[in-house]
Amino acid sequence: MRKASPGLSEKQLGAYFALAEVSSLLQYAVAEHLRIDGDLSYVQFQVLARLVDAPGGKLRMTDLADGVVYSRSGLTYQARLLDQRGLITRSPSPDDERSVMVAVTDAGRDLVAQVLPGHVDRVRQLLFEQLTSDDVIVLHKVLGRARDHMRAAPPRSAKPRARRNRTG
Amino acid sequence: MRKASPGLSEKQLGAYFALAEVSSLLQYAVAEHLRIDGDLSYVQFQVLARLVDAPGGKLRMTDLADGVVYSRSGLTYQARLLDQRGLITRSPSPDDERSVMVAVTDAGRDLVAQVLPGHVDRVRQLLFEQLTSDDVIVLHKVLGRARDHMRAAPPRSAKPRARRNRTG
DNA sequence: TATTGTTATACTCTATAACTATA
DNA sequence: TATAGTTATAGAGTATAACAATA
Repeated sequence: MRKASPGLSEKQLGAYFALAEVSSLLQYAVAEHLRIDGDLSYVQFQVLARLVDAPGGKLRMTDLADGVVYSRSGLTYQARLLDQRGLITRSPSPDDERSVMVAVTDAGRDLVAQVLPGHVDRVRQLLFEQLTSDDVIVLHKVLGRARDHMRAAPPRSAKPRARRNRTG
Repeated sequence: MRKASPGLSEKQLGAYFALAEVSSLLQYAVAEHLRIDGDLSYVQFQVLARLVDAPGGKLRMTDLADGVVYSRSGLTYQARLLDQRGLITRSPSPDDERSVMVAVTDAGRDLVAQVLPGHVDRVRQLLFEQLTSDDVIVLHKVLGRARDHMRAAPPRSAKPRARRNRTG
């Protein structure tokens, strides 16, 4: 592992491991806070956050599934939980009657607003506290580029149906 | 979310979201490969990788739990699975008879060696393919600093017992 | 008393397949 | 036929609490 691998340089391996560990620690800390402070799982928070961010506070189920969870049924499960708590509503799309539009409710927005400061606080303490603003800019630039690249390739909610050749 | 938050700047939020999405996409892709190629979950691979990396190929259960999983019982569960497949062994520590030393077997090393090239390949394709070597160096430096900071704080396997003041 | 690890148990989450309905 | 979503179901994983054993 630590020795020079055939595919990745020492530097690359180090960067990869650092990324993996940082995101793991960060996600764990943040998830703990969300649970305590808002009784939300990380996935549920992501769903709400995406909706708050979306124009009109609305998104189709499939778009949500692509962004957050990796199966339609998984999102249906989470959406039911959020629906039962009154944090979102689900209604048939006027454009396409097959689609379901998910919308944040006021209660959902309130909960996000309630949870966000503490969330942001943890992130700042853990990740940004001793990063310079140059670090942040570079991080944003480099990871943003990686994200765009990675977004381009993968299907996801489509995969269970489109059944592509499995490598193994 | 996208508006200026009280705690994080626009740049910081962007960096945070990019980090979250990159690591999520990366982990998903890598986990899929590990499952197909070696019938290993991501956690199981991490356990094996840490052992391969450790001096003598051995670590205590608690040290493994701190590094990988977040509860002792969770690690016991994973360790049993790996043990049953002959990838690790568990034996009482000679130093402290309460402790259990976990050691990779040859089969475990072989499996890591078998899986690693494809793993590394995916990481390179998804993450490094269009990053410059300067990007990688900066990423390593910045994330490494963040990791060291985050490592300093958290308990984890200790938490369930040492029961510290909960923030919420 | 504190620490290490296991076990029993309950719960959350995710994915697969089968199904309905619309395009 | 293809797409959108739900449901039933089964499996993996995790955490909590209670436990035994050692320091």
